[in-house]
Amino acid sequence: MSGNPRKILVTSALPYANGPIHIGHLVEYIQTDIWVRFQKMQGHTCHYVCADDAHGTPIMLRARQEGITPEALIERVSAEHRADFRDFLVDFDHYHSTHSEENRRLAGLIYRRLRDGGHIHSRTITQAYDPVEEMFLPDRFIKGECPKCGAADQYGDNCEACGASYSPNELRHPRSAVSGAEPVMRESEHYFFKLGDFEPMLREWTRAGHLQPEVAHKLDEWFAAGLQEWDISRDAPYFGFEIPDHPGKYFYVWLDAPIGYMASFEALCKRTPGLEFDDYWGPRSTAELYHFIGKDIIYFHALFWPAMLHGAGFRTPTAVFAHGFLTVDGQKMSKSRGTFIKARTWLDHLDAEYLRYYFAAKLGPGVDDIDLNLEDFVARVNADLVNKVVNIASRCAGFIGKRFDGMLAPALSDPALFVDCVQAGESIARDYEHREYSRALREVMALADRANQYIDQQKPWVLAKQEGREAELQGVCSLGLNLFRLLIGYLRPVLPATAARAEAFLRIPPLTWDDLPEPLLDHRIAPFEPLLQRVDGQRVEALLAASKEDLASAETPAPQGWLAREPIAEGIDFADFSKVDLRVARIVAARRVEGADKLLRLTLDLGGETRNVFAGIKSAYAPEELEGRLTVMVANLAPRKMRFGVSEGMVLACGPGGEALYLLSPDAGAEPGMRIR
RNA sequence: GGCUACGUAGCUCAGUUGGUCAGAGCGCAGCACUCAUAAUGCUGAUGUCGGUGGUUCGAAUCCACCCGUAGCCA
Repeated sequence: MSGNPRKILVTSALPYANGPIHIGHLVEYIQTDIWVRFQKMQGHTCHYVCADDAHGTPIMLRARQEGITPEALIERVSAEHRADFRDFLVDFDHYHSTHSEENRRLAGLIYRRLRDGGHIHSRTITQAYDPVEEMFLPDRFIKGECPKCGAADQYGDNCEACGASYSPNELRHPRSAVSGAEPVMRESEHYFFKLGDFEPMLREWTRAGHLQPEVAHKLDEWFAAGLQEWDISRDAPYFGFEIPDHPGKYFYVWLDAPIGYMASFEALCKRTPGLEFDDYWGPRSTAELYHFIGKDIIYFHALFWPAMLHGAGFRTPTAVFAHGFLTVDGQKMSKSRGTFIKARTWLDHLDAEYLRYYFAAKLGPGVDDIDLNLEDFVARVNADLVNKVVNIASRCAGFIGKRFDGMLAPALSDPALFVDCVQAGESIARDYEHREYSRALREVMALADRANQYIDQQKPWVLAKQEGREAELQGVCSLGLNLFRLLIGYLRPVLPATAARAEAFLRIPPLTWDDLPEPLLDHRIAPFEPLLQRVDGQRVEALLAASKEDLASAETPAPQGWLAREPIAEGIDFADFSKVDLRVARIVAARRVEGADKLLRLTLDLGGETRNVFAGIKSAYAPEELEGRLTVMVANLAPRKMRFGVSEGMVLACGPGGEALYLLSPDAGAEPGMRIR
């Protein structure tokens, strides 16, 4: 029995809106969804909210790369995410976006309250800046050689070759991953959240049973190191919310991401009569609040988040539940092995419930990683679900249908066995509550074994051949089906679709935990139809193959960088090309032009003929550094009259402009006047 | 590199506070059954519990170091 109904709000971490959901993400959503479905089955009031995490530099850059607005990008990705979750039976009560009015308001409100409480201060920091893109660069967007091992093409925070971690300014030959330009260091004023103000509160909170023990240990280490202030601002250009009192400064994506939990719930309140935001988030809330997260984001949820909430006058979470990561066949998910499996690719080949069951069979309350062992997966799902559980219904239903017109017996033929299995529900419920899913499912499978043993002992197929034993036959099979009903009830949080099919077969309304002790007697059931197909190992092979194909299609060079900004022009034939007469030219003189911001006047020697050319390269070159060098010009361009004189040709350069302009040069040996072809 | 975890039969995992804790499921071998999506039941074999030391009457269980794996280092 479930006692007094609880009021519970549950969240999963917000997926980032720049890519698809993959099976690694699904560990968390499936874990959370099972817990929520269990709570609802217990009769509690439980709301499950989530949202897309839609802000930040990567989204801004990705949108630009695709040539669309960030809003269009996050809209598209959100639709994909929702479809993936729906088809994996992850049943959010509301799915929102951090790029929403609710979130803008709440982020501003929390910021102002923290600021007014004296918990925000500003100071100037020095940060890498991309002079071409005119933007500050996050560490991940600076690449260069590792200062420890010299490996090329490493990110600004750590080296994937040797594992060293360092700061971006230690990187050798640093380059912006956005433009390729060399970053320069530039100052900017940033805003900081003074986490240290909350140390006493956090020390108490983290030790008050809100966290798993191993997580609390980890926090002790962070306390020992001292709590540092947290940089919560970013400079324009940035896709996010502008800080209310500081134009041109934006909230760092990690500030408004967890506030997205509140925003999503507020949106749910707006469309749910009687549901009050403050009942769940107000400082005197008696509701329970749980966050399911991955172990990589513990820092944000166990320190920043409770401190922010507390400092802004909201309640703190009841608990934060961290889980581990997913490996496939014992290794990190790998695109080349085909184990980087997207949610959609899985659904194209296999049933969502197979994965829900397998994850549940492996999940415990701790932060250990779990492994999807594909061979084990096939064996486990088939053995447990088809051979054990569904088999019980399958082997009993035939007799009930054919011999008794679908009617179940009026009494239980072995009440003690039934009661045993009902009582096992208590510890199964306890296990679900404590996120001991693997333990719960072991218990359920042990009950399934007992049901199959019972049927074997009673031998209904023998009774069926004997005159006058019809009542016994009906009793045995009816008990078998009642045990099956219990098992389906216990599995319902994990397998909602199979449970729905089983409920249709038994002709009963959706099972609740409180329904379970009451057996189904004198009741007519529907004809049996297969409730769940076995997993076919070949489908798994096909899934892996398709995941490799995903990679291939992802690698076909989607236009990036410069090509995305300016696609290659329409094709021309050689005759067209031949019309352009390109010649090597020596810059014999370069002069600034009075009254022109961008122009230099170049005198070009073509080896016997000189030309006067105006070039818009003043922002990138000083005249004296040009004199004497060779370059390339269009020699047969029609002369053009300009304000400052006639330009008799054009020199060739590339780059977006400003300081980023690059004049072409021929290799050594070229002489003025040579034609380029 | 520092820290937090993890490392138990071929595979996936249980083993609350040190003393029937060397286990379960799958797989494997044999037997039985044939109602059931070739499903089920019974019996059996398999492990110096990552390695090396140590504490203890006694350690998978505690301590130290080492090896391997994952994550974090804001």
